[in-house]
Amino acid sequence: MSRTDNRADREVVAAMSLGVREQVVDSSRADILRAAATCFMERGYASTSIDDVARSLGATKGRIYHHFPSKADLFAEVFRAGMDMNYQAVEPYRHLPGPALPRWRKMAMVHVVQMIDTKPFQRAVWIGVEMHLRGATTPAQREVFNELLEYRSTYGKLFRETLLQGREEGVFRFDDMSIANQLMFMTLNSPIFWYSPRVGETRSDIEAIARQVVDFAQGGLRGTQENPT
Amino acid sequence: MSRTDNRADREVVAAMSLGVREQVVDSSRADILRAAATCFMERGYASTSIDDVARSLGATKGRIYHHFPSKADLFAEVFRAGMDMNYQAVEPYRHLPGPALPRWRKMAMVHVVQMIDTKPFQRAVWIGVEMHLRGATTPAQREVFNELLEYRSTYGKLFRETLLQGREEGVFRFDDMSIANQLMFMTLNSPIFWYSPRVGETRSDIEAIARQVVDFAQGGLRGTQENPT
DNA sequence: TGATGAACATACTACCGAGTATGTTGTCAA
DNA sequence: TTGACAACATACTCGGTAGTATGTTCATCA
Repeated sequence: MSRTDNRADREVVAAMSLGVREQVVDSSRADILRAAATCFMERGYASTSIDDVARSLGATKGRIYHHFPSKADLFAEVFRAGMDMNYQAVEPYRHLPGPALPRWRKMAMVHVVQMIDTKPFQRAVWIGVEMHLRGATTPAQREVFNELLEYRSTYGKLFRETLLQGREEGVFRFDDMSIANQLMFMTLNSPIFWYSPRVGETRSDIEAIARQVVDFAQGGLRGTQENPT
Repeated sequence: MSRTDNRADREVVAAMSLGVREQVVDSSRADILRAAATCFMERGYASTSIDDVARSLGATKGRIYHHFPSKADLFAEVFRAGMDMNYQAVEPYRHLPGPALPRWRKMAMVHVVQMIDTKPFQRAVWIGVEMHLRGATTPAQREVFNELLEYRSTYGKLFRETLLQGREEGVFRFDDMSIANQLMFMTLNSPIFWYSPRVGETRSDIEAIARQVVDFAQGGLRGTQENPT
């Protein structure tokens, strides 16, 4: 209930003039977060040592512990940063007026592109959710985690509403809303596992990949026309 | 290149009469594998200690190390057991004659039900694939892992052929075969993450869940009818 | 029936990694 | 210019864990 309170807000305005000193500090913090995200992605949470993160920065533990009180807190900040990116990416489109399908497609596209562009952070988010589901982390850190999971849950609701509207409009068909939601996010998130950049890859190449993912999800949400077997 | 050579074959015939002594031994081994799979599922590979596995059996390290030379080998055996289960489940249907769609649906259904029934082992397989992709494990264990990944690749080909046939027959439409394959397996495997048994759940309840997953995958493989946006 | 070995348990070592305590350097403000 | 503090680096502690070395028990077989 403190210390991490308004971190997100500060990051948002980080680019605004805050004096050179603060900018340097936040730049160093951001560097650590990026390095940590990459390490967590490559080795997982438990197998990533603080020394690993420091080494990938050409630094030592001292630098990390100067900015973050513990490994769990560092991880939590990476998690939060990843969620912030997602939220800011889809937020502009959540209130697009009109039918559900085009809005859903826009949100889904932005989401998938975000998975590709910020893969290390999104993998960390995934790891964090997995850890929470199996009840890792101490009771103390549990509190921080619960807030982050709530954050994620809120993000999920952005899609949930559009899913429901889409079902009413007949573009989506599914029995269990919960399962459909799981399957949809599983599909949209999957690039964090199998995507890796190709040499000479352009922006439209990435969008083509994202489009195929979104098409798959859309087809999945519509389900089979008639039910064989 | 020894000691684990014909383990799989032996497990297959484990139920046959091999003398009481051998049955007891393999039973103890199987108990360890089950316990290990559950532990790996609950805490991941790195965070699972041999003592954890032993404790969940009401035993000590001695028992584990008597049957498995190392933690990595124990994990590899869990991996192999999971893949064995999958292969034996879908193998009877891979050569079903006729059009691709019904065969694909049967294979997919069996696969999904298998994910639900043997979730701990399948999570271990997932963890193993993740570990391999980021290059964990020592060069020595790498050899064993490569064989297991080859095994998994072979399993994937069972579906690949049917996917191609389905595309030719017009029931599936996708640009990139590799991506379609990833998305399909991502969907079919996803219950290992979000499924958890409900009280009083019947066999047909599980099949209803599996059907919804297969429907989603089928719709995804067919893609959108016309491509909006 | 005594010896042998499988199937464990117990006790120990060696190392790694999170966290801490304490230096060191550069910068800014008075 | 000097003192204070931020931003690190260095050097340590200490708990946990993989792996090992050594008992112990019980069944089987010669």
